Amino acid sequence: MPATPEVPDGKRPTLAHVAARAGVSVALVSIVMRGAYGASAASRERVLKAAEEIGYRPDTRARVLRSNRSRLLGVQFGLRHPFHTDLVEGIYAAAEPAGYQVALSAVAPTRGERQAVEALLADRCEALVLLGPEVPATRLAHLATQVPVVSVARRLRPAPPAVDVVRTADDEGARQAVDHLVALGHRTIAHIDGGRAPGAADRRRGYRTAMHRHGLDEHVRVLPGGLTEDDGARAARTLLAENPRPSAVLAFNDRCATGVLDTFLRAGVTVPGEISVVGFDDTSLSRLAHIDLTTVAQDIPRLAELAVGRAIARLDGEPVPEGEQVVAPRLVVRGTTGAPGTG
Amino acid sequence: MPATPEVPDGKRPTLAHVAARAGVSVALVSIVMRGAYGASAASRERVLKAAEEIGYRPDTRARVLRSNRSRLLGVQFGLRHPFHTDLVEGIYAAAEPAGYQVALSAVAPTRGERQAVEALLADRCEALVLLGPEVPATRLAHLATQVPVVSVARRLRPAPPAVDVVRTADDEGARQAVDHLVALGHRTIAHIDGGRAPGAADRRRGYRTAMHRHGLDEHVRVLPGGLTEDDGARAARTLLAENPRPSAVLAFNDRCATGVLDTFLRAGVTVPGEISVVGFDDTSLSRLAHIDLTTVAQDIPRLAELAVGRAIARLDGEPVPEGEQVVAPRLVVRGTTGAPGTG
DNA sequence: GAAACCTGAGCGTGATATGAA
DNA sequence: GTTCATATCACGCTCAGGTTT
Repeated sequence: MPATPEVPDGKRPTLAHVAARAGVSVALVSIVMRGAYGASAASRERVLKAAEEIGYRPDTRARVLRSNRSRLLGVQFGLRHPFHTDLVEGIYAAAEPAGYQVALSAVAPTRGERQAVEALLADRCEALVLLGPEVPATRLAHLATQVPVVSVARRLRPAPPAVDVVRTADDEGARQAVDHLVALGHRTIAHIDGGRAPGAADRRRGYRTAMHRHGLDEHVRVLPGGLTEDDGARAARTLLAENPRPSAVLAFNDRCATGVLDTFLRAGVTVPGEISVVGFDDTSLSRLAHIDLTTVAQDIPRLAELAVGRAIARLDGEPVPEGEQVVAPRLVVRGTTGAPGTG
Repeated sequence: MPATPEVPDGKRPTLAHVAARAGVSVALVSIVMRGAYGASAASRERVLKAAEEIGYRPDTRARVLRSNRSRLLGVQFGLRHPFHTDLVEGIYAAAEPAGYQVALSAVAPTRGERQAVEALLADRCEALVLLGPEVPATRLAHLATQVPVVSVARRLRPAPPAVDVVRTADDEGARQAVDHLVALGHRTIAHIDGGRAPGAADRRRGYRTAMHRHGLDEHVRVLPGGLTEDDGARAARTLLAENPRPSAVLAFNDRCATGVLDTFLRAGVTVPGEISVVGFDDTSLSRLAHIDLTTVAQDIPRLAELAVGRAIARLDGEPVPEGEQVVAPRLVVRGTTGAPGTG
């Protein structure tokens, strides 16, 4: 029965346990664990060894309680949206090297945006990064009185003064898609829209403007859509029943476009032979070889980087330029677009 | 200049602020906030009003630090796997009513399983629920010495004593799929497998066994696959080049099956006319109207419920039966299977 | 004696002030 | 003076125990 101080049964090892084992003070262990200045190489080594042996792990919660900073970024996202999950990957990549932790809070059927955000705030997140939030702008403004808030991919007009917005130039993206299709020779280009989803209004407007600039006002056609595959499939069925059909379709996003594609293929309509399809987002979905979707790429890593950067700048009290940060989209031509009538 | 105690500039309101404002002690505010016994209706109301006015929000981290329980369940999942994200939804649904919070930690390109788990432990999670973990079993066993660990959808043989396993009877699922196809009249049934992915070995075995029982040993055909759409597409291209082709394919999972489907459709091969396709998981993907995939359903809500229940039982010190918890799969017949040779 | 309220200690850290080589 | 180590308090909260009606 050695007198070595042991960690009681099922409890978590603490600084005190490490200190007892290494025969030093708690404060010194704290210094070593933080990698702070003020410990000799010898005791540093001894402390680290003791910590290793008993499986010590710093308690972030106690840490946060003590220091005023939590260095925690709260991220709200939708589990079912590839665009969101791709963004989350980018946020991890941007935040962790900058010394910030990421707290994830998902929006799910049993869990609304309100609940998701409450959980993040209760967790002491220093800033909120909200992916495509759909709550009213006033709610965002209210949140922003408590903590820096970054809205990603959701434009706010008028923008509440304290809410940062990072988004893609959705109208410009729609324009690029239309330009591409027109250059291929298309004239009857339909748009399956996103209804009230974030970004939908701008994409609709960009589509209309571009069609107008090409003198194609009479061919403007906006079908009600949405952000899921089913929404795209529904709109595609509407188009299938028509004669003549438009020769090209711009879908609200990649999921929607996937639904369109699949419905066409199933009906024996060749893509891009009989009809061209363009998506939006360039999520991992569209990059898959077998989908090979021409799409308007949002620069997801860049959006994530800007969102994280903005949040951190606010926290560091750096002067932050007013206004939104708008990222340019870029058309990625893949296999679902081609000249019309080659089917 | 009223003497009402205010919250200093940008700081977060605490119990003390609420107490000062309501003119009561901190402890009483704590009682009210927890809804505990020991406060009159009158002061309860007064305290809640004060809290509301200054926007007080309990600090879970401080709360956790004080009470020994964190009531936090740590969940590791893959952002890109619909099966995982569906499970996460189920975990939220099971955990929150039971009074547990969920901490999410994603596996991403920049963030391995090790890192994901470290973050959860540092956050004082009381138990770990790992979705399809791919780390060595010894690592899981080691983790289980520190905290209850539940492995979902990953079988461990031999199971480390302290690791709970919740999984679907994968072999049985594969059997159901084969039985279904044989009943439809198929004999040449190929399996695109999942390589070393969790569950893959059992599905492979179930497929082989079922084929054998139907006297179809000579038609056993296992193609190397994987868990992504691209893996499925690759295997499908192999099949396309063959003559004759198998009349049915059992894919490792829904993502893989989607890749198979798409490749066939693109090549003008009708499903289920010329070839039938069966998936595995029954994620939201397969339920989409335009995919309409016949698949082996894993009972995702049930898996989530069992995983959460097992973790909580361990935490509450309830006696936990030894061994894995195996959930029965259920074949869901949709539109991608039919009698052979009707194309 | 119960109901309502308060005091005080402590959870595991980090930071400051202070002391010893 | 410099380097290393320690004692002590505070963070926001919960809880056991004490005091008052």
